[in-house]
Amino acid sequence: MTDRNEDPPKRGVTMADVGRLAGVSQVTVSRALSSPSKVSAETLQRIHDAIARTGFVPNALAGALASSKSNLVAALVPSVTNIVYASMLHAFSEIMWGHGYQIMLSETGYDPEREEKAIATHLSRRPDAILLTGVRHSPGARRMLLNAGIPVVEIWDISETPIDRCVGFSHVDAAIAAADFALSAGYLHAATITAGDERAQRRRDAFARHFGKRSGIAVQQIDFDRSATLGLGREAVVQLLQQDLPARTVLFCSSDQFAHGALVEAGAQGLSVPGDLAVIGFGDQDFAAQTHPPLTTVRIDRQVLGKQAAQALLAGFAKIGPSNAVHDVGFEFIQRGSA
Amino acid sequence: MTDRNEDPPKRGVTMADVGRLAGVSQVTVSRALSSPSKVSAETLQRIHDAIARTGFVPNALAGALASSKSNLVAALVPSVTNIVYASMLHAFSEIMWGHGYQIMLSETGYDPEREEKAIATHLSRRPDAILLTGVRHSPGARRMLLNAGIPVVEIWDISETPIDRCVGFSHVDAAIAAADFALSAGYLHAATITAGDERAQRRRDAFARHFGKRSGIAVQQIDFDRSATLGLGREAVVQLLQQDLPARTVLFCSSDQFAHGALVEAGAQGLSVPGDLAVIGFGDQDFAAQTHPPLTTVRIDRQVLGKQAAQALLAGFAKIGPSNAVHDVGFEFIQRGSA
DNA sequence: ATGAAAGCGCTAACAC
DNA sequence: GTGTTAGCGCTTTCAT
Repeated sequence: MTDRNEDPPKRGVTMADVGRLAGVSQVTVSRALSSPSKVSAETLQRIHDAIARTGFVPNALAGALASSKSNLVAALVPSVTNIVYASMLHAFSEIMWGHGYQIMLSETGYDPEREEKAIATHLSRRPDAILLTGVRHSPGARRMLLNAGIPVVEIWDISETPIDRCVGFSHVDAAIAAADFALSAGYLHAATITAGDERAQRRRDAFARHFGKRSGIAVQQIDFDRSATLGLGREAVVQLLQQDLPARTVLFCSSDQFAHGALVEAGAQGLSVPGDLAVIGFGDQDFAAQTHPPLTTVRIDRQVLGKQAAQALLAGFAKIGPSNAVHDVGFEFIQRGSA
Repeated sequence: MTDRNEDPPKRGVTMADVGRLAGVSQVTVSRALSSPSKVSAETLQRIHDAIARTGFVPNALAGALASSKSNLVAALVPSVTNIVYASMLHAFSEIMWGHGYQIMLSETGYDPEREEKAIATHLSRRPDAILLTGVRHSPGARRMLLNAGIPVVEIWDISETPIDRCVGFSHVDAAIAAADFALSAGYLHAATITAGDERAQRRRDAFARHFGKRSGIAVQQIDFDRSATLGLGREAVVQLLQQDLPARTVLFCSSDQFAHGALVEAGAQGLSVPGDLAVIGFGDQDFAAQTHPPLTTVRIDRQVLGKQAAQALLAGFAKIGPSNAVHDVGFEFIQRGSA
């Protein structure tokens, strides 16, 4: 057994070390890095040499502590494995990175309690701003966010009472648009497949209410307490078939994943789509136009959403615009072949 | 134009403030939070009351600076919108979060230069460890990482010269396994579709070399400089058809995305799979078992990979095991219907 | 153009 | 069980 405690002290190179080597004081090194124009060309050169020789990496922790500016932005999303959030995040971080901000990420798994814990942990790192998914948060979370005094953007939904900024779309309107389409296309019966996600449930409720009210027929609901997967979509169709499937039924899925599964299972069972069963997805993912038949769905522009969320925070930094700005990015109903 | 400078000073509540309110010193507040057992139950109560009343959120920046422990882990992946990295990341962060670490994320877009910049920025935040995707890094990146003196894990590949720990699989072996299968299944011709990704190109080369050597027939290569998408997979098949497609051709795709597209386009063109064209994917994604025909592919267990990467870092913290540990998680060739 | 001093909010010794 | 004293490595402010 070798002695583990013989590691070099690993103090880390500081600005003072670099300054010593370059024959200047520590502050001059600081200036050379943050406002080089205030340092003579010659000193600048010596400092950069010293940095290269020592392999100095500035300590942003100390910098942030001293300046109350961390250049960090916290982002909380339900799940990174869900492409709709991942692609939004990608667009968001491209912009933020371009403005010198780094992203601290957490997954909340659609769980407000977990979100509250994540918010607390993130706020302790003093981010310059924070992005949240959804507009429903625990009272504790709301209070912390309000106290934090930094720009906050809530995305993927719209709110009448945003914490600060808000960029999203109306889930109720999106569901109503789908119901209106189904009604006008002449479907007589409807069913829903819904994931364990508050926004999906809100869409289901709006769809069922609207379709039910106008058709007079109750909408059959299949709910899962998990995230949407292709496999669960297949399973839902199996369940639907075990009961009896009236002619001219349309299936409103809370995600394209479910819809894809429904299509696959319909195919496997010899059902024709949309003849025997019509399917409406949600999200307009990559594959939606390539399924058989191509998927009728609701498109959300995640790129735009991510970019606008970044812009909202940037505006917050500049104290531009009201601190209760709600930006509705809308949605688009895409009719393809499945309904 | 209203005056923007009238904001409240927003100094933020400190431990000293909490202590004052609770009638104790600042250190006692610190102890109450980090080792409550060292504080009397009564004082603890008063401190927690004070925290609740002030809405105090500890400043982890200051804590990290003082203790040289940030509880932050940096993770650099090519892209978060690629499910294979996203799902690895999910497994990784579940474990790290469970051990009290937060994730700082960056996307490198398969670009070593961008990776080097991201590494520099991340290291300045003094993470306790760092995860990198791939084993090829710029010399500058390598040097910084070595100097940082923190556990590093390189994933998604294996290396003879890891920076520190390494968890992945052999891309060459995976490609050879695919080529061996193709050969023994009696395919006479082969083509490849490859994304703009160094590891994908290494697989292509290994496949082409191995298949070519044993069959004596050159492998036709279609390369893209972008990430794999379903659409590009379709496009590749169109290109293949414009030239002439010999009987008994197998298509080795660098990702399931390409393979899915190839399947869709083959269907659209009236080609039978695997009769007219056989297709092999890579990754075994969610949809791979559900395509028509189901996709023959190479499975990588991303959950295991992410978990093992986390374990490697945790072992690094504990100074357990050699600092040149390479962990091969392997792969599995899955024969389904497409080849 | 450069430096000296103070302090950001915490943890780490070391007292008592 | 609690307090005191020193920093951690920067940025800020004020001199020069």
